[in-house]
Amino acid sequence: MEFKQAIKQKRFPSPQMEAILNMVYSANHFENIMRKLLHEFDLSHEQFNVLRILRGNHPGAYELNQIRDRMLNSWSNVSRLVEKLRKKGFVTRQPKPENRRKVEIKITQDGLDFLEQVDANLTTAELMKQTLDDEKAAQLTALLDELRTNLDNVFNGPDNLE
Amino acid sequence: MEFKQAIKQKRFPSPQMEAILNMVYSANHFENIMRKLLHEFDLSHEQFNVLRILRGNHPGAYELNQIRDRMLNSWSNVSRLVEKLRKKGFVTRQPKPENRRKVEIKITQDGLDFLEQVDANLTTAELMKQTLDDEKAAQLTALLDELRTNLDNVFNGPDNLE
DNA sequence: TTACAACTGATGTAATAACAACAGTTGTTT
DNA sequence: AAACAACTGTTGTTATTACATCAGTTGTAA
Repeated sequence: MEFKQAIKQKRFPSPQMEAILNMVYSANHFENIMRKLLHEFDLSHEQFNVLRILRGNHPGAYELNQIRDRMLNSWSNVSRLVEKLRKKGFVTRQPKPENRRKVEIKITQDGLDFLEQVDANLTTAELMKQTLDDEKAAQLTALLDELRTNLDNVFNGPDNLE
Repeated sequence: MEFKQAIKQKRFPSPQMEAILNMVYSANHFENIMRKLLHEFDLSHEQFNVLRILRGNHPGAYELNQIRDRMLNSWSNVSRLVEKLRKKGFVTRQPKPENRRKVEIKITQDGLDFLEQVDANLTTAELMKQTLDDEKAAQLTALLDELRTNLDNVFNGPDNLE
């Protein structure tokens, strides 16, 4: 369904506003789908994401900060999020001797097995490929990158890289 | 900054996955900007959104369900969200005599004045126009609509209109 | 060495969200 | 009319989030 119809609006102040609100709506839409799929595994979207981040670096470790940099959202609670994964046995936390401020986080074998099981059941990767053809997916990525860059320029000033 | 660089990934399983994760990331990015801007007005992103929805129908009213249909997210708590706006004096709630299940929500003059003040201070509408040219914004909208439709087809089946 | 700022992560808190269950009302079917 | 399902909104509960602050560690510079 068209975005306009989905939220029952006839027109928007500008095509830019429509695109941005559509983006927020669509992202929420996707997260809702994922939440339902992950529900049976007792995983939140972000927990799932963090596990994949750690798997991407396996058998290496990441510090909390490095995880935060790679997350899509919810940076504010990485500590507690990782702690939940640790309680489930999916990650380990080990203070680094050479810098006692830092903590090394690694995914465990249980975590890897669990992720594999989730992947096998969800088959999201294959399904996602059916959502857009490669060219359109690349277009979408490029448009989002441009949008985000310009948002930052407009709202934070071009020099603000936060 | 490119999405890849932003979350420090070299590659993704597919361009589709990259586009979708980029969408989630970008939507969160935008919401974080809005949250900061709205902070001084003690408004959440969704409260702001609901006020605009109601203004769009002023001087008419909406029932709770109608507001929910038009929201971008957080449908689960419309009752309490509207109650917060009522406590601030920005909306009124009136049970409908002809159907006592329903409640009419209207934006008040205070709500209108407040919204106007917020708009004047944020000037988001003008700034947003600088984020993409019209053609690209329309492209983005079309791609998101296609993505969302196909997501639904793939994950819920084509007949599921939820 | 001694300050002191910056870094890294943890924690307290208040607000918000998701989810499920509930109560009352209405419409429909027999 | 009576039974019952569907609708509409509310509320309870738990989990999660945002925000601010804190404690400990490290790096740096006087």
